[in-house]
Order: sequence, then structure tokens, then C-alpha cells
Amino acid sequence: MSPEVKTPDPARRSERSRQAILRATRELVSEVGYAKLSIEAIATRAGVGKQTIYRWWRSKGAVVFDSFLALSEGADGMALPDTGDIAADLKAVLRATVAEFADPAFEAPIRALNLEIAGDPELAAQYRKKLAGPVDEAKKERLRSAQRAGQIAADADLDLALELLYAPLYQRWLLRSGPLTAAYADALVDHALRALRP
Amino acid sequence: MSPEVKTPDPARRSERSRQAILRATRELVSEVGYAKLSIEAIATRAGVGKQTIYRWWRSKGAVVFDSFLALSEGADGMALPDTGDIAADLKAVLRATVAEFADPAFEAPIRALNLEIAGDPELAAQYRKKLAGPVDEAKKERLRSAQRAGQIAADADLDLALELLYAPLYQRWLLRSGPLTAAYADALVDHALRALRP
Amino acid sequence: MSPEVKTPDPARRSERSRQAILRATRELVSEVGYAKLSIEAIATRAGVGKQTIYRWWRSKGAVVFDSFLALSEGADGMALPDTGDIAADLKAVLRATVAEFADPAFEAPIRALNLEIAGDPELAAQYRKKLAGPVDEAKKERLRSAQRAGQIAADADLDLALELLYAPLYQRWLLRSGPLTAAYADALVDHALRALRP
Amino acid sequence: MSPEVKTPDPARRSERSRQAILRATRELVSEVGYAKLSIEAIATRAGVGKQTIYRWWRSKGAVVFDSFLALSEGADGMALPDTGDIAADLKAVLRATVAEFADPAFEAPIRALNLEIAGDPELAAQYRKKLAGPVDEAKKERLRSAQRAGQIAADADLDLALELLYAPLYQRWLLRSGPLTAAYADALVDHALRALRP
DNA sequence: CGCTAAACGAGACGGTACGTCGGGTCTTAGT
DNA sequence: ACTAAGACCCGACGTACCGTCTCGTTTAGCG
Repeated sequence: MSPEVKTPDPARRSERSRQAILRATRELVSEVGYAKLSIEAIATRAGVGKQTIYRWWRSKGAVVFDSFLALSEGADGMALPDTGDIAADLKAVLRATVAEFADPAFEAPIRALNLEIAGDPELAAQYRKKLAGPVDEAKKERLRSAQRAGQIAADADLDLALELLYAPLYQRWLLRSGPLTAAYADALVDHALRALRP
Repeated sequence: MSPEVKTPDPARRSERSRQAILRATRELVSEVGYAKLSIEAIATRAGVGKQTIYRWWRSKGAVVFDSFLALSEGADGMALPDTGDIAADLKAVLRATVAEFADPAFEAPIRALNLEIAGDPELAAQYRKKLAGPVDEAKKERLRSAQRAGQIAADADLDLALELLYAPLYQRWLLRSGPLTAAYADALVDHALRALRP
Repeated sequence: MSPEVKTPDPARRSERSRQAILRATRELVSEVGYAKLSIEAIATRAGVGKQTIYRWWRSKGAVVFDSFLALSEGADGMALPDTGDIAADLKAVLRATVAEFADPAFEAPIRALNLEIAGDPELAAQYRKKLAGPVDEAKKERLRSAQRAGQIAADADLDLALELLYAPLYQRWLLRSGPLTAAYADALVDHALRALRP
Repeated sequence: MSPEVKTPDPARRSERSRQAILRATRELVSEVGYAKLSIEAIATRAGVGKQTIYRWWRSKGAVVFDSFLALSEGADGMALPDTGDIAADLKAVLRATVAEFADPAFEAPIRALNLEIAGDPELAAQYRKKLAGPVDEAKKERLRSAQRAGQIAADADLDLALELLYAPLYQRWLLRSGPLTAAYADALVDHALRALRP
């Protein structure tokens, strides 16, 4: 009668196994990289049956994604600094981003995550909702504050504004098409603000 | 002294096999996507032994990359239109790019190529040199013309200028984080040019 | 301490797969001969993954050997005829052996088995224990009966006796160094018995 | 019109290459065993193109066979000792054979040769003609001498006589079905001679 | 002595099979 | 009922050799 898709009962799910799987995934991504990551290895490392992974995640990417999601949980109240000087505040934030991208410990997993997202629309949607969304909202909040202070045009498209600020940085990093320096971060902010001036 | 890795002799290489492999790769990427592409399938489709692929390419990504490279060979003298109106010219170009990204026939292989490049620094270097480089140079040439016409600051950083124009578009497409429309292309050009004004 | 080689659990073994593999092996040895027999073909014919073969057998030879072993299982109570006339009884048996060797349907697989055994000491040991052993014991039993009847020296070395009877036959067959006829079988029995007379 | 099978001209054959191939084959059989011997390895070791091997030999077995043949060339005038005492003479010879079989340096190649012969009727014929034949003839000559001396029945079948003497030894060695000792050699001779007595 | 045709070394080629890895499914015990 | 364990079928991996097929390069006989 009904499609009868056997769905596992989340109530009975083992939290211990879930944590072990996410932890093992994070470790393995760091150790061997995303491309060489295997479900088999995750299961072994986590001391878990493969079926337990297949039961709760629909792909390797979903596990990797969740393993990142779990990290950023609780890190929510992420308002940006607001000293009243939008240029200075944005430069501080972008410099921090540049520094993060330069750290090899962050590099590998973040790259893995981005490749995963770029290749899977469904994960991309989840990514925007769960990870990028809240962060972007915090950034836009700071930009709105700048609008109220008359530093940015009142009718500016904030989505586009974020892209002007971050997309060049993102592209350079992803394709390794140029150096990521503090000076570059500053220049980006200067140009973007000029484009957004009232 | 030298690593002494036995390298095959390019002089003896079979051009027929090379072409068949690149062609088969292009077809298969379109048909099954990059993730499900296998060397085995390429070899079979091309009517070639697997060893012939392994002899000349160091990875699946390298084959895919070359298969794209082969397409764009000869398509060199790619100067951008120059009507004297930099805004109009750039809008035309970006609208065309948007249209390309919207075409599903282009989408899949280009995405495959980008994932490949993002994950392999060596391929990325080759990509910049062989594919992106010439195209970027043509774009910069148009910007220089605009500089001479006083439409863009004479001391503008052209690399950054290109990023302001293209990176937002690229990011939206890659992460599917927003709609790609002609209006968006126009808005990008307007903002970028405002940032680059003398 | 222990080598700690991960060993599969025989309790979980699929009897259905085991039978299919042995059956496919027997068929293929008959069809293409031992030299051209491949694990790949066995797996395909048996509808089984290659790994399932590699999990339970250490070599192609071991599979072939087991496929023969499986045939002769249950064929145990193989006492030789005992009419009281040792010469007549042995002649009957050797003539039957000659006939078997002459039958091309038996020829190929038995030759394959013998080559396998000759080349692999471990298989040879198993062969003696599981296949040759019981048969030889039955033959010796008949010889003991002849000893009791005074037709053979009471202190005769029965291992050597068997070799005198069978080794010439075996050698002629294996190296194709002469014709295998009923007359030859009779002559062998006559000579061997003369050598073993009390 | 004619079959037109391109046959190489033996006159132009490179003796240097032939020797190098036979030598390399002998070495490799000793080092890696017959089963793991490859034409590719022989060619490399001999510093010879693969085609040169395929031009002059029709199979791996043929090369191996020839490499043995080359060794025994010149070792022709191989008359057996004849002290007048056939039992003593045969025991000396069989003891020597036992010793040869026990020497691991002889073991591997001789076994390789025997497997090859057992599996290829054409090689077997060549073997009998070129290698076994002359040796057997020498042995028969000694037996004829014994016949003239009245130690062996005048009408004895000498082929069968040789088999009674050697086949048990051969079988024990090939199938590793029992110990090969001097005592065993003596026992064999005693039994065989009893069977052949006038 | 110089030509020429064959044998030669080298090694790329289309293939087959190897033995291994991992994917995703299914079964068996255990908690 | 969910889990750990792991056998199963399957597809692909990257490697080793197969036997064939060019490539220049010796080399040997003959003209």
C-alpha cells in the first residue's frame, strides 16, 4: 500500500556510535584527505559496523558534512565586531579569514567540505541553511549597521555586497590563483566599500 | 643523482590513441559525470589498453583536464569586444558567461574540471597556465584599454579587478548560492566599475 | 606473539558459493584446460565475487584440488576385489586404470591435478592425505591378504610394492613415453609379483 | 599460392643473443621458479628484444627446454659403468640419481622441466628424442651386457626393465611421496633384478 | 666495398588476468 | 530493535605480461 521505505527509528539511535563516527571522520579527513577517505576506514576507526553508517547517512559526503556541522554546533551567537568603523571592522574579519585559510590544519578539511558541497546540490542546500546561513546573517547585520550609519548605500543589495567582499578571497583560495595576504584583505575591503558607497 | 624514473618516449606515442582517449573522456564525463567516470570505461570506449592511459597520464583528473585542454586548442585569438563603452562591453561578456553556466551541457563538464582543479595543486597550476591565463590576459587587455580611456583608475590592480567582476559569479555558480541572471551580471559590472573608478 | 593474520570465520561461509565455485572449476578445467583456467573465469561462471575465492583458497591450484576432492567425497569404502588370486585381481585393477588414463574425459583434469601437485609441496601433502592415502591403503590391504595367502613375501615393503606396480604405469602416462595397453598392465603385474615372491 | 608463412633465416641468427637468452632463462628458473618465469624477464635479463625470443621459440616451455638441452650438449659418450656385477653397477647409478634429486640446486630446474614436458606433448616428444633417448639407450646397453652375462633374462623387455628401476624413484621424487635414500635405491635394484632374473 | 634485406634492441600497443580495495547489501549474534 | 562484525556480489583499481606491431640500428651476404 504505502511505499514502505524502511526508515530507522531515530529514537533508538546510538549517540555513542554517532559521535564516534563523526570523530573518526574528522580525524581521517585530516590524515588522508577527502579523496582517499573511505566508509570502510571510518567504520573501522570508529569501531562501528558499516551498516550503522549507511543507515543514518546517504553518502560519504553527508558524513563529512555532518562531521563539520557537529564542530560548529553551539558556536552560534557569532556577531561581528562593531566599532562604528565599518572599514576597520571588515578588514579585521577578512584578515582573520585569510589567516584561517593559510593554516594547513584548516586547509585540508575545509577544502574537502567545499569540494563536497560543490559536487552535491543537496548538501549545498544544507550547507547554506546550517552553516553559511547564520554566518552570512551575522555579516549582513554588521552591514545593516553600516547602512544606518550612512557608510553604505541604504538600498545596497547585501547578498551582492557579501559576494564582493568574500568571493574574490574564496576564489583565490580555492583555485590557488594568487597570494592571500593581509594587504589583499585590506584592498578587497577598500574596493568593496567604494562600490557600496551611498 | 637523478630519480631515474623510467619515462616513456613521447616520439613513439600513438596520436590515434591519444585522440581516442580524450574524445572518450569527454563523452563519458557528459554521460555519467565526473565522479562515476572510470579509467576502465575510458579505455574500453576508446578501444585502448588501460596501460596506455597510465603510461601518459598520472591520474584520472589529468586525463579529464587534457580532454578539456584539447577542446580549447586553436581557440586562441580571443580578444574581447571593444566598443569604447567598458560597462556595455563587460555586461555583454558577463551575460554570456551567465548563459554558459546555465546551459546544462556545459555545466557538468565545467564543474568536473573545477572540482578536479580545486583538489589538485599541480593541475591547478597547469590550468592557470594553459586555460585561465590566456583568457585572463585578454580580459585585462580590455581593462587596460578602459584605463587609457580614463574609465578605470590608471593604477588599478587588474588581477583584483578581474576578481571583483568574476569571483562573485563563479562562487554563486559553484556553490549554487543564488540565481544567475542577466540582471545580476549587470549589477556586478556596475559595482565593480564603481570600485575601480579613477 | 601470533602472526595475527586475519582469518575468515568458517562458520559464516556460504555453502552455496562454495559449491558453485567447485562446480564451475570442474567445468572450466574440462572446457579450457588447466593452463588457461583463470580465477576471473571461475568467479564469473560461479556468479561469485573474486574476493570470495581469494578469501577461502590460497591459489588457483588449491581450488582445482578442492574441486577434485569434492568429487571423491563419499566414494570411500573402496576395497579391491579379492578372489584369492592376487595376480588376476591386480591385473583387473591395473587394466581398469589403463582404461581410465586412455579416456580423454579423464585425461585432462587428472593431468591438471598432477601438475598442480607436482609443483606445490603443500598441495602434495594434502593430496597424499586426502586422496592417495585411502586408495593406497585399500591396495595395501589386498596385498596383505596375499601375504597371508603366501603369494607375496611376508616381509615385503608394501609401499615399494605399490610403486613397483603403479609407478611405471604412472610415468608412461605422465610423460607419454610409451603405449598403455592391457598387455602392458599384465606384464607389470607379472614382473612385480615375481619381485615380491616369498 | 603457398602458405607464405614468413620463416626466419637461421643463417642470420645471432648466436650471441641465443646464448644470452638460454643463460638468462637458466638463471631465472633457478631464481624465481618456473611458474613465475616470464618472457619479459628473460628478454630484459638477456638484453634482448622480446621479438627475438618469439621469433625462435614457440612458447616459454620451448625456451626452458632448450636452455636445458644446451647444458647437456657435448655430454654424450655417457656409457654406464660395467664391472660385470650388474647389481653393484645399477646401485651406484641409482644412488647417484638419488643424490642429484636431493640437491636443491638441481631440484628446481629439473622439476620445471618435468612439469613442462608433462603438460606439452610436443615438448615431450622432443625430450624423449634429445634428452631421455640417449640416456636410456646407454642404460639399455648395460642391461644387454647383463643379459649376455646371464644375469638378466635374455628375452626381458628392456623398456619395462628401465621403468621398473627408475619409475618408482621418479614418482617418489615428483610427488614427494616418500624419502629418497641410498637404501631405497638398493632395494629398488634388488627387486627389479629379481623380477628380471632368467 | 657498398647495398640491401633481415635480424636485432627497444618499447608502445590492445588485451587478459592478476590480487586488492572499497561500495553497498545482507545475515548472524549479541546486547 | 539496533548494533558490531563481517561475508557477500560487484566494479574498479593499478600492475604484470602476453603476443603483435612498429621503430631506428646493426650486421651479414651478394653483387
